[in-house]
Amino acid sequence: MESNKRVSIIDVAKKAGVSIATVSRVINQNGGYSKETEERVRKTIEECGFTPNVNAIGLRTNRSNSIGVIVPDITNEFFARIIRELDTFLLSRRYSLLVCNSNEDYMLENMHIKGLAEKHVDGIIYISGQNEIKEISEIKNLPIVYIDRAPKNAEVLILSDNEMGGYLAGRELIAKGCTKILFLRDIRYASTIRSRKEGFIRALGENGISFSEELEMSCFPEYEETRGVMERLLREKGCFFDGIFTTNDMMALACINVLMENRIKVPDQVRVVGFDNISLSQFASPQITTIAQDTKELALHAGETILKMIEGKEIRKKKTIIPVRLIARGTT
Amino acid sequence: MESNKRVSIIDVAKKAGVSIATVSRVINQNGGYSKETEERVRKTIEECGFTPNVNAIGLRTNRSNSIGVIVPDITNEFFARIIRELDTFLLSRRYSLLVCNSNEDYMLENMHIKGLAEKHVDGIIYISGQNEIKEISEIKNLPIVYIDRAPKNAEVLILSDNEMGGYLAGRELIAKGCTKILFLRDIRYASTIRSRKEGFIRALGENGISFSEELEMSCFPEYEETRGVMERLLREKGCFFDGIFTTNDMMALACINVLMENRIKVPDQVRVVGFDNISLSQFASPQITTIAQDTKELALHAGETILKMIEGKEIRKKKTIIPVRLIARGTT
DNA sequence: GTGAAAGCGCTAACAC
DNA sequence: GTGTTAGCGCTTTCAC
Repeated sequence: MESNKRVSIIDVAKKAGVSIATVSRVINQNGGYSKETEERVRKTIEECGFTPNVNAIGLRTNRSNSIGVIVPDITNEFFARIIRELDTFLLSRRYSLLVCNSNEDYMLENMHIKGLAEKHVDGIIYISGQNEIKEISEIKNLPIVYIDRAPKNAEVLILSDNEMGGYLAGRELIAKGCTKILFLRDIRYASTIRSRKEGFIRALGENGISFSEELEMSCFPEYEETRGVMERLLREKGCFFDGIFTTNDMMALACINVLMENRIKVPDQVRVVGFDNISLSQFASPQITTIAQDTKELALHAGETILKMIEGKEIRKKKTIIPVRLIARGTT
Repeated sequence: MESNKRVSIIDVAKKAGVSIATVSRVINQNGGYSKETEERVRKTIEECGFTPNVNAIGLRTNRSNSIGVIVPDITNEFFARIIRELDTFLLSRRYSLLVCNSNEDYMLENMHIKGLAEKHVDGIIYISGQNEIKEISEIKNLPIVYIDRAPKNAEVLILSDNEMGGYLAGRELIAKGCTKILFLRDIRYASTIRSRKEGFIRALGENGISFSEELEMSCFPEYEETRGVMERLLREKGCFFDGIFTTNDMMALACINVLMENRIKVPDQVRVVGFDNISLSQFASPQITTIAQDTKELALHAGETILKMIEGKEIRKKKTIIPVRLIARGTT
């Protein structure tokens, strides 16, 4: 309220009649001061409205109390949810989030990484979604936690139980009477997608249903692309299946829309299960049965892990698997 | 690659055989050096992989080269898109984005604001979405740009041309033959919503159609809530209208789904226009006609404006209106 | 239990 | 056109 200059630790020290060292000790709770001194200093800090200058702290300690998070597309609800959870968790631990949207663009990503290095972030959370992700050599000894995908030599990885997701999807479809189930997957065929397929086939096997090549289709996992694939399939082969398991909800929605436009009833004639439980799956009509990834748990684990790494603690689990669950709705 | 210590400006100076001042001059392009010196210094910087320490710069210049952005819910695609644009724009200007998700929670928001102040952000972009937003007194002389909503005494505000949006929606519906158009609005009735209504009524007026009380409905602008309102309306009054203008796309989708479940054809019997052009509106079947807010332009203006304010330039326009446009699709 | 002082990496004023 | 140096606000070692 006084001048336009920030109040510094020196002002506090003067006003409290102690040295700046003592003020610093109190702030950092490093001990080595009397109860009375502490109280006086705290009161003064309060009165002055003192807030420490993070640049000075960062310069001195080489830490910034901020964490960079790299994400391919913040506009994708799945990623946005993770960021939201990270944000509130890290706020509670007095860290800030530097959000970097890579747009799946190599150049942008490099610039962001450089920016994060310059900003002296204490760690990086790397939410990939990409199939192949590159080694980050620009950043030397920085702790990095990967979510969902990771390069070969990654230290720490957190991901959903994709195998179980595939299994639950398969089991749900079978339980509802499906016997010829289409598996429509992301054409990029990342390890996460392979796991989903494995789980799916496990469910089939348990029920004596065999899986054949002609039941597997792939495409770029967007709405229009998926529509194209489904339309062609229906045109060329007709509706020879009674169930579909897609590797995301957008693909499921595209299938459902194409089916309905062709007067094929969902779920009466064909049942559909998606993946991710994005909000869209509730707003479709009928609502889409899907496998929910636990974004909150994913984010919390990532946050806790990166903080541990920053504090120099050893991480026991290199790879953490977060459970998924089936959300049965109108399409099965 | 050498030791684990960061290379500083001193290392560069030594290696290039100049003083640190000269290195600093080259980095900041402040002039006062020869072509040859510049070249030598640049080469050395490159070789060492030197990146300036932003904490030191911040401490010295009292700037952090980072901007805080407060957003009610990053999970909302409209906000996410703005953040994405801001992110790439600011990256190009060597600024980072500190993203704060307020979750529409007063406590969280306060903590975030305190955090931003401590982090010494150079400015704040405040994307509200809220009806009433509070004065930010915690932050003294910090430049703030508001998007969409702002408190009374706000300096700078950027928002969409909501009046035109309402007008375009009304005109589209009328052009397609509608004469009894329902106006279904967000119950919070913010100024942005009022503008949309004004534009809508202007379109009606131009075509000699009068607007009556019974054609205006309101509800909390979410999917389930809107469904409830539509279901009740249909049950109690039947389908007495031939068009609907909703103040967002989610509400439009809810209406369309309820109508179709009641065997009312869209767009044959009832035409619908939404607002925002979220991606969902393309994935619905039929695709939803809507008013697109130009998130890119919104973000760019906000970014440019905040940078100008940070540089101390005078802002001529206190309030910038960004054009909207009609996207005609399957529901009209 | 407390204080003095060095120094983190940089910018900018000043000197030449 | 270039170098020297003070000092930004803080932590931390070393005295006492």
